[in-house]
Amino acid sequence: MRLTTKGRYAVTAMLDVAIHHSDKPVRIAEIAERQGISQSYLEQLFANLKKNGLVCGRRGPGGGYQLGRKSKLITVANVIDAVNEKVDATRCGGLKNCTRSAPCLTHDLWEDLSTEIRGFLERITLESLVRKKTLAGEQFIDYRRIALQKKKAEISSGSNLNGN
Amino acid sequence: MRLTTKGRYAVTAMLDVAIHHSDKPVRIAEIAERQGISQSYLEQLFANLKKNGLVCGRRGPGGGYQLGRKSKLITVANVIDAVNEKVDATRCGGLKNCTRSAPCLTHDLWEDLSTEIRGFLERITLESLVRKKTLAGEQFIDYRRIALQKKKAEISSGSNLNGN
DNA sequence: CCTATACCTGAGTATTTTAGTGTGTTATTA
DNA sequence: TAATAACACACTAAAATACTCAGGTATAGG
Repeated sequence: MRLTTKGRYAVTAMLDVAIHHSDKPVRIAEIAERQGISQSYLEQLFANLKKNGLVCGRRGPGGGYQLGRKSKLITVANVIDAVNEKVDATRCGGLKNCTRSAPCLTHDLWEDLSTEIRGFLERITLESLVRKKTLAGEQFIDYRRIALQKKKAEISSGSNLNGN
Repeated sequence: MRLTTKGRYAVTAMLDVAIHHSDKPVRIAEIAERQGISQSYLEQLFANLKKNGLVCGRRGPGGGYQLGRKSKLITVANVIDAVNEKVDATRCGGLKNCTRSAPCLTHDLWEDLSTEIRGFLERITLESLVRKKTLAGEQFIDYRRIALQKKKAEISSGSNLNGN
């Protein structure tokens, strides 16, 4: 799970589509102008987003992009994964470097942390982000409370990872 | 807040120092061997970590690095910031690109998300990560539960765990 | 049917970041 | 004083980022 400017571009673009949803699809040219991102670069990003089913494109005049599914079902993690694609993450595929004295203790720690971060970003949906702002009155609506409620349910079962 | 392999190296190295804490400082050569990272590269990372007061170095034989303050007071966000240093984050410093039609709505959304992620990583300390593993019996001790407990207090909605 | 539209594809490129090597210098301890 | 290990700086290869350019393809409207 990498969190770079590339991912930010993708999330920003997806938010733009989510916000300007109507009967008409959103054109890439619009997004490029509104967000100040190169059009061709956006096209590359959307190619990956489409490959992952996060958007669907409609060609020809009046065409553009629409969300591939409900914004409620699109997480920030989904978007970031779509544009980063293929992060082998571990560097040691279970066997390599980890033959040293301590059998990769800190590596496991990082893995756990990484899992936490991922889980966090999986709980944040486009919908929750958009809703937070469009209901301008309350400043923090918010999805943390919602995530917490969900967590409460999960926790009894005890989320854990395997050891190694 | 970028989350790259560089940050992972830094966190990994800091964890290594935190784990192998004793009267003697931890040598960079040790860390390099245990974690399979280039020694000179680690030296560069530690230069930044030191600049931010996260570690302090001791020269000469028997020297090495120690944590600059208690592991309880060192967050993952601290470490990542130290090695990434100077991420202007916004790209538009409040004035630039954002002169377009919508005054940077999605930008604000990303900012909020970014703040959330940062807050999340600020709640995870080296101590919590190390404790989780050294108490090897229970597999997930864990800081999520602790964070949740804290959250519950904030929200002031007492309820308890339910099955899943 | 034609044409403008807007998605789609792929190749190429400049800049930045990552990850590392290499050569020293300085402080400290034994 | 000699070994040690931090510290400092210059340099490099490879990768990722952030584009540009040059086309191709499906589609709606005239």
